[in-house]
Amino acid sequence: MTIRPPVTSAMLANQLGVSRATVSIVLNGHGPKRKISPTTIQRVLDAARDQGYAPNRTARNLRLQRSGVIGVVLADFRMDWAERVMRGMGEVFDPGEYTPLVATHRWDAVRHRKELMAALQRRDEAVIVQPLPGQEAVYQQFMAVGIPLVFLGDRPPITPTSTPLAASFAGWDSAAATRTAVRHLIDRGYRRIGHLGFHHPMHMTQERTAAYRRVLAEANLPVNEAWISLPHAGGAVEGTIATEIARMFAPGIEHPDALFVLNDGLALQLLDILDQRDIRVPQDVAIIGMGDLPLTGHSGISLSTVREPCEEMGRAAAHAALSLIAEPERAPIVSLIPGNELRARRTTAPV
Amino acid sequence: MTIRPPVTSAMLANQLGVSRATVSIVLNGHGPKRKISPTTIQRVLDAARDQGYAPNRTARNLRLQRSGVIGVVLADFRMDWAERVMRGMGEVFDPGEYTPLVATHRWDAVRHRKELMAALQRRDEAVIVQPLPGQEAVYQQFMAVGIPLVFLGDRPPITPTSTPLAASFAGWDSAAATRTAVRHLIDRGYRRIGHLGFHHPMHMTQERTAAYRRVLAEANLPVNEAWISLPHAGGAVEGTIATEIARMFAPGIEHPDALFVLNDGLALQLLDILDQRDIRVPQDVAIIGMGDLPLTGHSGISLSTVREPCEEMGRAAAHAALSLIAEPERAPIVSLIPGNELRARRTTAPV
DNA sequence: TTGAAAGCGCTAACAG
DNA sequence: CTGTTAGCGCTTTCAA
Repeated sequence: MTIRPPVTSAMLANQLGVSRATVSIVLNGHGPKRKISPTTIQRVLDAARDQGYAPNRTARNLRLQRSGVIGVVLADFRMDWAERVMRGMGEVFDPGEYTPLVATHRWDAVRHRKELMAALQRRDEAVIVQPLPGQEAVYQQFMAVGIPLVFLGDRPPITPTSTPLAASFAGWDSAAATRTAVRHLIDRGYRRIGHLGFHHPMHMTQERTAAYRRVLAEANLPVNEAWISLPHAGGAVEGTIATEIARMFAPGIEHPDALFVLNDGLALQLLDILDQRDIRVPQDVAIIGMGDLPLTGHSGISLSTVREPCEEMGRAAAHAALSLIAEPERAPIVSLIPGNELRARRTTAPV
Repeated sequence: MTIRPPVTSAMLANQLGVSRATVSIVLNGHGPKRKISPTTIQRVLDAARDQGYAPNRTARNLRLQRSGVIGVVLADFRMDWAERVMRGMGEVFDPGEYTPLVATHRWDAVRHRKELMAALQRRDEAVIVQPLPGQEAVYQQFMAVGIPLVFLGDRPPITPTSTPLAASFAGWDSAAATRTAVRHLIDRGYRRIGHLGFHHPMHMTQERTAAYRRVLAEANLPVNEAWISLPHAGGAVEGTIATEIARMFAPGIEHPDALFVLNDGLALQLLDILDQRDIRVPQDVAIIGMGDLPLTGHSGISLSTVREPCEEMGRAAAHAALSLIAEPERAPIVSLIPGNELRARRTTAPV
């Protein structure tokens, strides 16, 4: 199995006794337009097929000064989030001339930087990224050279000190969805509503926590700070949550009768921990998550949640990227996608 | 936000009044070796940094006649399988000079072909692919041009009619794992052991079903064909399984007291269907899956299964690709990775 | 209707 | 110690 050096268009041209230009024209389908004789066209096409000619994208891209690539840097492939988002993106990219190139940063700043730098060197024509906190410098670099950058899912917070990033965004309007979730708990008769989330300095994440507080305030329900837990992500998350739950449900103190959980992944971990401690759901505490991960609807789990419009987010991000490539002068495109489909399941059964 | 044409090494050279060669040498770290004066080196590096120079990979690859890319074509990003496999691959690729480029075929022949053709045009130096039945022609094309091809997870069946594909393989020795799973059922006291799988003409998939039959035969247990169901994948899987279950558990006939299920994904669907029909697990029928997907261990599900060594598979596939790139003349590398870690959970509690 | 030639950005051999 | 030069495979004028 020796590596056979790939056939080049020059080889085809030599064999056929035509020029490389002719071959190129024909293989790009410009034959008829450029009035190449039908016999020549046929001979070129036949030769290409017989020899298994595959055009060299690298050379082509260099010549055309375009890569035809859109970088997609996701956090990871966990919990079917990427699956759903990419299905949406695929719908937009598949028929077109741009190819998404997927990579993951795994919540690691170094990997994140590395993947974005790779996109820069590949001359990706746009980049869609699930952002990481504290990486504003890298994002600024993209802004500086004018490569369209689309934040997916979340976006860096708008702080007074930092220059706002004029980047585009495609994500779930999860503040609105939070209202749906928390109101559902209230409608079901829960009154002591706590919140489990993460300390994650990103705009949408913080919006969820803020929206939780607003809804409680509007309903004249107490916001008990002891019922709110926002541990740092990363590290031994499982252990951290267990500690927080132990604190909240310590004997002798009043514990929440419901918890609004930042996302389904966290909610699933929480359910396991509650199970271990024999805290019954929903009798002792009701749980609602966010996202509607595929398995949340499973009979053994039946987690109440609100559906995240992932496919739609993927489509929106893809469209934003294409629009910005077509019109580089455009203002950033911000798609706050609504999604309030409540999935009321067993974990929020009425008291 | 105008697209600023990226800085080239020629621009840097002009500004500094040195030649493009000097710039190239310095930026590739060959400065000291080639005895470029430290001042020149520093000036070049400073200029590159200040101007935000990012080397053009396209041009570099064209010149070096290597892409540095290994194509990875997976089926999809569902159920964390890709997450685990890619984590393993990352361990091998991250420190090296090759970059994995991930794409999905979504079990679609057209997309599958398209992604492999893209790899061919990109001049990927090796391709790792989760194979699809009936695509032998495409694989042969890779063999023909001598591009290392590594099948991941499963491999095309070795049929007498087809020329065997001399491709490499990295996958789970799931025939051995099947023994573990089925023996576990027997050990737990189950005797009427059925099997739910898929009709999927791939080698390892069929090996699992074959191993199931062998274990039963060795244990002198009956193999009741009515308890074996191998519906066609794709289409309305959920409905198909429901129908099969209705048949197996029709009143008045003897039904299996345990089911060996091809994989966890299928087993999870099955659990839902059994729940709907009020067939109790494990009292009415025990269930064991294959794979140990992350959520199978969740308290609400607690599916017995055997762990699939996905990370190890990813590592093995990556190593195979690298070895074959280094030594193209090598014989195909076949890694049948053992993995018999049983996860005995609630769905196979003793009768 | 086809061919000749230039050039995309980069690297490496060779010359000085 | 640095510069000159050729060329990777392809597309696209421009000329014939």
